[in-house]
Amino acid sequence: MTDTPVIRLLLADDQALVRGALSALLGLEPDLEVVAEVGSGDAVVPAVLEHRPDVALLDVEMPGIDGIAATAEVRRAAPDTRVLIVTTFGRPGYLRRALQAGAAGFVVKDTPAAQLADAVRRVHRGLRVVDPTLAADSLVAGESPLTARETDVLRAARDGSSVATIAGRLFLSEGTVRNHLSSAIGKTGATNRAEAVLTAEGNGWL
Amino acid sequence: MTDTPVIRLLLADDQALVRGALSALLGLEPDLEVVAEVGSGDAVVPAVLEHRPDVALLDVEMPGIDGIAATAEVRRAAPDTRVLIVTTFGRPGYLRRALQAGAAGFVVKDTPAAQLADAVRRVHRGLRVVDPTLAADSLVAGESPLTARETDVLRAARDGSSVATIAGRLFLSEGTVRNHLSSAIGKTGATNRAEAVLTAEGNGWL
DNA sequence: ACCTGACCATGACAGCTGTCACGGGTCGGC
DNA sequence: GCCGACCCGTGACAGCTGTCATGGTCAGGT
Repeated sequence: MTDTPVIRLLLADDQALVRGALSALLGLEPDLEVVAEVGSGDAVVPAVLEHRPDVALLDVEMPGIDGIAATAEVRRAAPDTRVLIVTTFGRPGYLRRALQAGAAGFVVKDTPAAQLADAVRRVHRGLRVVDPTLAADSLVAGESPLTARETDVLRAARDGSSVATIAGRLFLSEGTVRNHLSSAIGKTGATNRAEAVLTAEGNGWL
Repeated sequence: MTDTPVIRLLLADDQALVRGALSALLGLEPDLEVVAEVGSGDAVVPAVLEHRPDVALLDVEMPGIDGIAATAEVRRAAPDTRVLIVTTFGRPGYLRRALQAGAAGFVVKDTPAAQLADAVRRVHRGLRVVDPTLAADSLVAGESPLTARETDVLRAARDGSSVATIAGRLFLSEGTVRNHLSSAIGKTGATNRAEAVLTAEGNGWL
């Protein structure tokens, strides 16, 4: 640990405008330097290996692999790089899964802009940064009660497909699909397939 | 044209981080100056009246009134202020409705960051700025084929409510709701209520 | 006056959906 | 080994959904 005063950053966000804007915002801080920007989850690990940033700021929703899977890969490929998730949706399941994947921090995009640089510095110092209200939500919402198969079926039902279509896509019997759906509906407290999809999505279970 | 060299801007976006980041990005340009930032649609017009910006950058999705309705109000309250829509979702219906409401430009958030300042300058000079690929989509998608009532019913069906619930909420008979839904399903080319909701939302018809 | 289109409603009907009961299979833990 | 949790399947059934036919009102255009 010598006196390297500059924290090197990587930005990953699919919206180029937001990416550039965040870069401009963080570039105003004298102790921060953006060394790489990528627009997809697949490009995160190669960029990390090439530029060796101190902190990687990842969005969750991205083309390719999502930010949570990218977090796990970054942890494995470059353990010295700390990951800070910066996302639009403060879904409880996202926070939980991100932390389990090894993220050091989790910030929602409607936090004040001045706070972001501070979050980056805390993460770099080895501290955890978590939105407090979101952490509470995460506790009450808990882990996903859905089994792997129920998640698959519910995910396939997101686009409004019929039972027959889902069954064909997942190579299952229609009755099985109906059973999984029924179980998922019960577990989510919904009365409906569409409702179940919405609450599961809202909790970050899909 | 050697008049006022500085273009005064207003930023409206519900995500504070994005707002601040855009402010930082645009603040780097010597001929641009952000004079106001707001986080809700309701706050747009008062801020415009107070600060009299040359260009207002509005997001579509915001708490309070949305960016399109805000556009119309800005045009009415301060005709000298030009409006540039900056949004996440490039939905064809958004573009059409924004232009009809009097917006001078429409930019999607995954355009390159360097292009935004240019778009602001073009809008300020009185030019129209529209994403070309989006404009093509807007032409093929066309205006919403849904009647007012069909839109109401479909909007009430977004959260997965049953026919009975929708009927109660809209003070209609269940049969009427089913008819409107059926008509909307036919017009959207869907086979399903959920599918109809998705395609209608994707086209910006809700 | 006529027609068109949007709106509301009723009733009927096939088909899809959600639920339940039941059976069989695998796998890991006690 | 037994048990539980998960997975897959079948069959049956009530209830909801989507469609259609029919009929009425009302505004706008010809």
